Amino acid sequence: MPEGHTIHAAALDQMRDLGGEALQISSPQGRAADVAEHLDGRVLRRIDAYGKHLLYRFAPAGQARVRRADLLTLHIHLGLFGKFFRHASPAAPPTGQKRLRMVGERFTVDVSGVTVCDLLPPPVEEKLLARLGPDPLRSDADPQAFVAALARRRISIAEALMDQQVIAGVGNVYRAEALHAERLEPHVPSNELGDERALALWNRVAEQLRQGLKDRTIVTLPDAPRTSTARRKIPRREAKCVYKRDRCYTCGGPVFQEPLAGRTLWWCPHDQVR
DNA sequence: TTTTTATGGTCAC
DNA sequence: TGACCCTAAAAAT
Repeated sequence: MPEGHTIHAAALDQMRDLGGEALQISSPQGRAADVAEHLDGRVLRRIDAYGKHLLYRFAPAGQARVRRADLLTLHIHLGLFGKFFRHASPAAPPTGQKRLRMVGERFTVDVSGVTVCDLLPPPVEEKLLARLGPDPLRSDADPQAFVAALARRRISIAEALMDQQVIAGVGNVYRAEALHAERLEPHVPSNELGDERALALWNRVAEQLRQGLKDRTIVTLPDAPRTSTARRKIPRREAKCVYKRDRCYTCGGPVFQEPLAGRTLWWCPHDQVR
């Protein structure tokens, strides 16, 4: 169940658990057998996260100096159903449909339900990155690119937030929660928002994503406890202001829901006015 | 035990 | 706009 924070968390966690080691890689389910065969025994050098995409860089085993051309990149996109499972090594044989298993000395990571699990040749990677907007969780992200993208389009801000070419990493929860936190009416045309409010929206999304990365879950209540440990104890359903709620956490009024950009949008008509 | 649900995205029409 | 892909776990029976 991944938005950008989950993806960046996975990159950090898996780098800590598997990074620097030669990994035993297989496809228990068989659907990524070819990928596994190419990567088996290689050394995981780094994991890059861009929006909801993960790029794993693998070097040949036993090679001190690695040329760029010798690296292979594994591209994983969790989609809606994708999940990671972390076990201590040695792990029990996988159950269910596990697309990939990566075995390190200390930890084993299983991958299931993913939309993408492929080797990514450099030219294809270029194309992929070219159609991703700035990712607020990356230090090289350019907020002005987001502001400019909003000004260039004439779609609702709610649609714009879901467009990975406008901003990478936002999903259906953060869309609803960021708009609510900024008191923005979701149907406002993106090019009518103005630079100042656009930048404020960027900063809000960035702050919420960073907090989500820290907490490893989404908690957007304005009065939530400060420590991540305490925040993690809040039941998921109760940790948001409008997403999937009947009543708005802030004002108690009814939350509206409607399909927008193929997903259900939740918003509070009392708090979010034009 | 079964049905439903999900924080995503692509492709064809 | 709708069909479809992918899988586990929560919710309903």
